[in-house]
Formats: sequence, C-alpha cells, structure tokens
Amino acid sequence: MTRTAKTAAPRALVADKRFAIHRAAIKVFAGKGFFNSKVSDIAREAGIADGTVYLYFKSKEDILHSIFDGAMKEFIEDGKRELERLTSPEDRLRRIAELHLERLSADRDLAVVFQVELRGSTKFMREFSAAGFAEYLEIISTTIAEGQRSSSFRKDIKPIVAAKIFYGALDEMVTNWILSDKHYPLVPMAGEVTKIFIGGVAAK
Amino acid sequence: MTRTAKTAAPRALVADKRFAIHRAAIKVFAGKGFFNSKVSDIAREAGIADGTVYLYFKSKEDILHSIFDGAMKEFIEDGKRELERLTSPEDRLRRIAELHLERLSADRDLAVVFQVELRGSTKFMREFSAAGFAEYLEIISTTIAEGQRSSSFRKDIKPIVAAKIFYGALDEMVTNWILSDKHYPLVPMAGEVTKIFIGGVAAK
Amino acid sequence: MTRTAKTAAPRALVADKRFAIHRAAIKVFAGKGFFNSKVSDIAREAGIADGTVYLYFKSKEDILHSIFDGAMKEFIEDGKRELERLTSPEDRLRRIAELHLERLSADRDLAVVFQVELRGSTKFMREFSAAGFAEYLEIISTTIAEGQRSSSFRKDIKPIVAAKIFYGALDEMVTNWILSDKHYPLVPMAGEVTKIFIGGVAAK
Amino acid sequence: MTRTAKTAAPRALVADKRFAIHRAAIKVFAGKGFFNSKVSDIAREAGIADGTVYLYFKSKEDILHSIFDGAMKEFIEDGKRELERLTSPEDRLRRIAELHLERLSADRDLAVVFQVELRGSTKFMREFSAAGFAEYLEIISTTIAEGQRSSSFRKDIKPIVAAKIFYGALDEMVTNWILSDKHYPLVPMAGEVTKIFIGGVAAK
DNA sequence: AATGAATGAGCATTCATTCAT
DNA sequence: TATGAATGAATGCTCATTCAT
Repeated sequence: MTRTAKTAAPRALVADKRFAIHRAAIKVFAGKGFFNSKVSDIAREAGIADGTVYLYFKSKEDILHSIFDGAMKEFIEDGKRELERLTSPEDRLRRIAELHLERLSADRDLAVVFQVELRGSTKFMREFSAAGFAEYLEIISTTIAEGQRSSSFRKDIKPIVAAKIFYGALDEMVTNWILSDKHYPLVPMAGEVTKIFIGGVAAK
Repeated sequence: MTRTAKTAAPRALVADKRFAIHRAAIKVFAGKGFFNSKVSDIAREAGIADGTVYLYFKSKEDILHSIFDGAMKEFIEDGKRELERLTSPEDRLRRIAELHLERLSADRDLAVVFQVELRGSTKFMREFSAAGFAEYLEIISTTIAEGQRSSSFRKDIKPIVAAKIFYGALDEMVTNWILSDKHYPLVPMAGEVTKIFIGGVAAK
Repeated sequence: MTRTAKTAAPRALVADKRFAIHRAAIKVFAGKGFFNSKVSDIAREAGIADGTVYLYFKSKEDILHSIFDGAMKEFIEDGKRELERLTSPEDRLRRIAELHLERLSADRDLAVVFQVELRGSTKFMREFSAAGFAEYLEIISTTIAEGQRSSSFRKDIKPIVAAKIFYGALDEMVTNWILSDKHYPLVPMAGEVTKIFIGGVAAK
Repeated sequence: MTRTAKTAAPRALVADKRFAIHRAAIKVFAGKGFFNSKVSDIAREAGIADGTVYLYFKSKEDILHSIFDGAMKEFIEDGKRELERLTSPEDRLRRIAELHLERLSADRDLAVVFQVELRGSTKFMREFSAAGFAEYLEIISTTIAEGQRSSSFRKDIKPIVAAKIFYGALDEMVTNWILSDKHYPLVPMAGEVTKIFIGGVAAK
C-alpha cells in the first residue's frame, strides 16, 4: 500500500471526491430528474457512502446549485477568453453561439440538467437568473451594443431584448436536441441561429 | 331539448368543479411548484375536500397534464382561427407572437406553470413535445415556408429550424417576464421579436 | 308496468334487497377478503347504489355479522329438526357431520367466509363464540353426554372437550377443502371423521 | 476467529433489533389484529423509529410472514428432534400433541397470531398451507402410517385424513383456549385429544 | 327508498439528513 | 475522513360513511 491509513487526505483528493460527486449527480439527475433522484443513488454512483456526500455538500439542492455555478463559471471564463481574440460583433456572436452549443453538446447529461432540471422551480430560476445568467446575457448584450456603435447593427433595437432573443433561440436549439430521439449534431445549429439573427439585427 | 333537468344540472356542476380544481391547481403550482404543492393545498384553494380531487382527476400529475392539454388546445384553436384572417406571412408571424404573449400575459399563473413547472421533467417534456407542442411549431414552420414560396423570405433557411428560433425567442421573453421583479408589459415584446426575426428571414 | 312508482315497497322487496346484498357480500368477501373488499364492490355486485347498502345495514362489518348470524341460525334450526328424527348418539353425530359438510360444501363462497374471513379478528371470534357457536357446540356436547348416559360412549371423557375435538376435526376438513386446488367432494369426509371419532369415544 | 469486532458487533445488533421488531409485532398483532395494527404501533413497542422497521422488513405484511416462518421452522425442528427419541406411534402422537399445545401455551400472543391473524386471508392461508403447514401434517400422517404398518392402527383409514382430524382437534383446542376468558391450562388437553384419537384409530 | 357526489380521517412508506463509531 | 444505521417528518391516495336531492 502506498497510502498510509490515517494521514490527512491531500487537497487534490478532496477536489477529486467533490468532483466525483459532481459527475455522479449530473448523471443521476439527468437520468431520473432532480426530485426523483435519491442522495443514495448519487452516493452509489460516486462509489461512496451516503453520509460522505454531506462532507462535501450541504444538501441535495446544494449539489444542483453547485453544478450550475461550476459550469456557468467555466462557460463565462472560456467565453470571455475566446471573445478577446475576436473583434467584429458578427464574429463574436457567431462564436458565442458555437461555444454555447459545443459545450452542451459535449456533455449531454449536463445539458439535460441545464435545460430540464434547473427549470423545475421558480426558486431556482430566480437564483439562476441572479447568478451567472445575468452575466451571460450581459456579454451578448454588450456585443450587440458594440455592433450598434460601429454601425454594423441597426439602432432601433434594444440590445438587452435582442440578447434575450439570441439566447432564447440557442436555448431552444439545445432543448429540442435533448428531447429529440434522433441524434443529430447540435453545433451546426449555431450557424443557422447566427445567420438569421445577424440578418435581423444588421443595419440595411 | 330532451335532456331533463336532473341530468343537466350535475353535468354543469361537474364541469364547474373540475374547472375550479383546474384554476386552484394553476394557482398553487405557480406559487410553490408542482413537487412542493400538496393535493390538500389544491383542495383547500378550490374549497373542496381532499378526496373530491380524485373524483375529477386520477392523480396529482394528471392535473398537471390536464392543465397543459386544456391550455394548449385553446391556444392552437384560437391561433388557427386568427391566422385564417391574415394572408401575408409577416402579418401571420406578428400575430402569432402577439397571441403567444397576450395569452400568457393575461394569466401569469398559467404562464408560470407553462414556463417553469412543465419543464421540470424530461418525461413531461417529451409528452409536451409529442402532443401539442409539435403542432404549435408546425404552424409557425408552415407560415415560414409560405413566406419562402411567395419569395418574401429567403430560401437558404430551414423552416423548422427558423420556427424553433422564433419560438425560442418568444419563450425566453415569457420566462424573463415571469422571473422579473419589475412588472413591465409583456405584449410589446412581440414587436421586438418579430422585427428582428422578420429582418433575419426576409429576402434581400 | 304493474308496480306504481311511489308506493311503499312491499315487505317482500325489502327482504329481497337485503338478501341480494347478503349474497353479493358473500361473493365479494370470499373473493378478496373482508378488509380488501370495498362497500362499492358489494353495491355493484348487488346492482344498487353505494348509499343503498346503508339503508339495510349499519356498516360493512354489520354485513359480515349478519352473514354469520343468518347462516348460523339456519344451521342450528335445520340441525335440530334433523336430529329429532334420530335417536342413537352415533347416528346423531354422523348426521351432524354430514349436515356440517353438506351445508358448506353447497356454498363454497359462504364456506370461505366462514373458514377464513370470520377468523380474521379476535373481536369477531369472540362474538362468533358468544353467539351461535356456543349453541352449536352445545348440541354436539349434549349428544355425547347422551351417549355416555346410555353407556354407548366411555365415561372418562368430558363431553364438551370431545365436542370441540369433533368440531375441530370437521372444521379442518372444510378449511383444507377450501384451500385445496383439487376439487374433491367434501361430504364423504363426514364418514371418515365420524368413524374415527366414534371409535375413539365408544365404550369398549 | 478471523472476524473482527467491527463486523461481529453489528451482526449481533442486527439480530437483536430484528428480533425486537418480531416480538413487538407479535404483541401488537395479537392485541389489535393485523389490519388494525399500525406500523408505528410496532415501532413504538419495539422502541425504535418508524423508518427503522423498513431496514429489517420489506413491509408490514413481510413481518407477518416472517413471524409465521420463524415459528414454524422452530416448531418443526423441535418436533423432529423430539420424535426421534420415541418409537411407538402412540407415544409419538401424544408427544406431538403435547409439543403443539406447550408451544402455543407458552406464548399466548404468538398463539393469537397463529390462530387468528394468520387465518385472515386466503392468500396467506395458501402460503401457510404451501410452506410449513404441509410439512407439519406430513409428520403426523407419517406417524399414523407407521402405526398402520405395525398393526397398532386400523388400516381402513387414510393417514392424511386422520392427520387432518388430529390437527384440527388440536387447533380447535388452542382457538378455544385463546378465546376463553377463563385462564385454564392448555397442555392437559393434549391428553384428551390423544386419548380419543388413538382410541378411534386403534386396531381392535 | 334510492342515489351517488362529497367528505375527510387515516396510514404505509420513503428518503434527506444526522451522528456515533 | 468515512461510514451507514437510525431517524421521523412528510404526503398522495383510499374508501367507509353521510346526506342533499
């Protein structure tokens, strides 16, 4: 044995276990829904005892929050990094759409949790809204405003409203993809959405 | 009329009570979410005994289904009737958007149930999808296709994809409106969505 | 139509309906057990409305009591009548056994209720005991005592204990017959029981 | 022993708690009947929480089954052990009767459950019959057949029928004893039953 | 007498969470 | 840290009974 019995677990292991519970929860929630998932299901999936879950998370709901927060944080960080490289508003919108769909497309279970489970309560939706979602919309909105400033986009639309439209379109693409039995590629939809949206907001 | 009073009266009462439970459930579900709502909450709200609920509905879930089915049926019927009067695809899309938002705007509780509670389970989402939702999308999609045939709309977009984008945009308007603390009017958003969408799909 | 609508129902009809509920209850209780039978099952079987049951019986349990009382009364009356014709204790015991098995054999549903449903509660068992059962045992016991007085039967046994043995043996025959999947004739068992019992109590 | 204390201790505790629930259930079922007993009654009697019951038993009905199975197993094991020591069929029958009554006499609550609660459903009766009861009858039947082979018992009776008679007589003794308000000793009844039964089956 | 809609008390079972080891 | 046995609050649904018609 290379690991001694009673020494403190390295910080990395803590992160590992927390991550394992994360992944297990995403899988379980995606499979049977948040309300129908038992904490013991998650524990079994993660290969730990029920009680151990509570050493890393405050409650079952806390896991759900944490899934959202973690993913959203990554989303936004990656998004910002990518957008720095691009200058035209059109390219930026296109890239946002691609990233949005790439992300969720790459992790169907996570997508299910995002599109379905996180919508199950106004309570969560508000927190959802309050937390990262507002920032996400803000990024889109800012991009559109820049397009207006540079006269690429028409000025008779409100950036925040247009941002919601863009987001809503992408969101619906994901939801449809999840619910569909046919396993078509999601990412190409980014082009369709961008094509119509940019057409709609472009200055004549 | 050959129907005697004896049977006619109960018939009306049955409908009344069923309707009362319907309304009560919408209110309760909207207020605390489907999973957190107790059947006894609904019964109290409807002014009846707990057991009476089960004379009109098979289960708590059956009430939710029924809310969706009933509202969707009305939606689609009204929508079709209205659309008959209009000929240009642009007018039709605009009217669809208006109707969509008018409807849900007029009944905030119903809107909450539609936007939030009905999304809480993939199981329901699939039925949702299968049942009325597909027909709803179909109406939009057909309108777009007509626009393409009459050369009002560009032909390099797939009507069904564009329909999802249109629906997604409207859906997001409603969700944002519900979650917002500010009580702004929802219906004007129909114009915003239509403006951008039609701009995006219009032939140059 | 020969019956006017609003006149009082003749006494005979009352008895008819009461009897119909009786029969329906025996069938239903035999089929699914007292606790698992619903009053509405009985009403449906009897072809009447649920509420009507309560015009003839005080409660569901009252029906069960009534089934027992009615059948027991008939049993005992018939038994006494038959026994008057016989003089030897041996013949009387044999006839008791035959009657016991004939009765229950002729109405399997009633037999199930007697052997199974009526045993389901000490509460009922005590009333069962208190009511007709004691009288039934008394008849057997008296017959045995007569046999002792006439020196046909040995005197070193207590008539009441012997009566219980005789009854217990018959009772077990019926229970076994009910539970058996093979549909053998029950009545011949009367001979077997009597043969052994009389052999056992006979004076040497 | 290679078993560590860590596993041995729980093992013992598990058995203890299971047993405690067993005893509690026997007491509660005997007191108010199976259908009228609440799981929480059993839990309270056993000094545990309601939910704990379900860590040891699948359902309320499972407890009843388990009571029967456990007692029946003991019955039969003890019976076989005792019978090995005896050779004459008469002695064996006498000993069976004694054991039967001793057992149930020593645990009145268990007796009530056996005589009353287990009879409350044909469903259970059939399983009852199928499981241990058939084996019990078999032991009696075999003993009688041996008596016939050794010419102690008359050959014009069917062993299995005689066994039912013997069992039925004993069973009735117990039922009467349970229902009686007078607290007379049950065991002496074994002699009465045996005396008459052996007299009845004895070869002349 | 008959109906059957309405009532509402009653209960087995589940499962998130705790805590002694 | 990790365990998993124990807890006990929480609730959808049933069905015997009532009563207005």
